Amino acid sequence: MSEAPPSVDQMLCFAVYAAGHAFTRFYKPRLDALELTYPQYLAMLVLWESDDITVKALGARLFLDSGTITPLLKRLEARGLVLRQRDSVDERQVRIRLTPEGRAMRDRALAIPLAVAKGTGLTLEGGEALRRELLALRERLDAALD
Amino acid sequence: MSEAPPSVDQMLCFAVYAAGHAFTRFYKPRLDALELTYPQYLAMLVLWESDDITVKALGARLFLDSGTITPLLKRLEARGLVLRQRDSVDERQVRIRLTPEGRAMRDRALAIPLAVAKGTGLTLEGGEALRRELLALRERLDAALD
DNA sequence: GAAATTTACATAGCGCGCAATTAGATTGCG
DNA sequence: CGCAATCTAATTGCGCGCTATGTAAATTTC
Repeated sequence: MSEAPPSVDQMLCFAVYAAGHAFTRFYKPRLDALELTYPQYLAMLVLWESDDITVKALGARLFLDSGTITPLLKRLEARGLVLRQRDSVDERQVRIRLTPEGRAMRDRALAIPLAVAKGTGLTLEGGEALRRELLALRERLDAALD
Repeated sequence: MSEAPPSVDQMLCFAVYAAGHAFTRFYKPRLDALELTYPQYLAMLVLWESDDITVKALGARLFLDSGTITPLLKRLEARGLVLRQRDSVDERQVRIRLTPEGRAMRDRALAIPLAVAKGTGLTLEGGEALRRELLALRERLDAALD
């Protein structure tokens, strides 16, 4: 008779995993109005804050690599929301810039965070405390990678 | 001049999203030894706890639907870890049962949670508190789904 | 007890997310 | 200068995760 593994319900990693999916599901109807997926929305948020950045910088911000971001950006480009252009100084880099349409979407996206805040049922302080704990957790996990 | 959207770094949903990926990355080298992906590992955890359950019940446990789970279980079956068999009483249902190989993997998987607990750098109580907050958050998000 | 509805699972298509590989540009060093 | 080492992005392949659709079996309705 050996020790039993924990139940998934008792595991922190599963709570994070399931909460992440719940967030994506919750955002979906709101993002459908903008015809954006959740990862695309995150990329747009970064661009609204820091326009004209490289693929590398965007990936660092979202903790994603080019294998994930390049096709995502190509879809945003096909939608006419961003431009992808080689940097003329350093041709290895590709710079991402918002089109006027991409910039214009910012205002329509403003209502989303408010709706989401309601859905979480958290106070500002409660949400902030939870966010900070998750940030610290992510940093420790990344630091402990082998 | 209009209001600005929040930075991704300030958003709770992004903290959950990024922590989820960090967990997956952290698990990967440990799970490589078992040749399991992270979602496959979660499914095996449920089966080690509740063998001989339906696809529906497994999906409810992991908050995933048949479109996600069916191919995952087919891969586990191809690996010889589980059997998929129609229920003879209610032929709509497919019951999932561990093979001896699937059961035997349980002992090898026991070391993983311990390594992960170290990686999080959290105390038992701290991790438990965070898990509970995320559980409550997921429930509120699901409940607020339109 | 036949028709309508519901339930459980399978399938197909799309978009991530990651690892591994490739291609091209830049840097570094003799 | 020349050539290797390094860096950056793109590409490819696989496994989720979801939506929509299909199919067959069970249940409900009348």
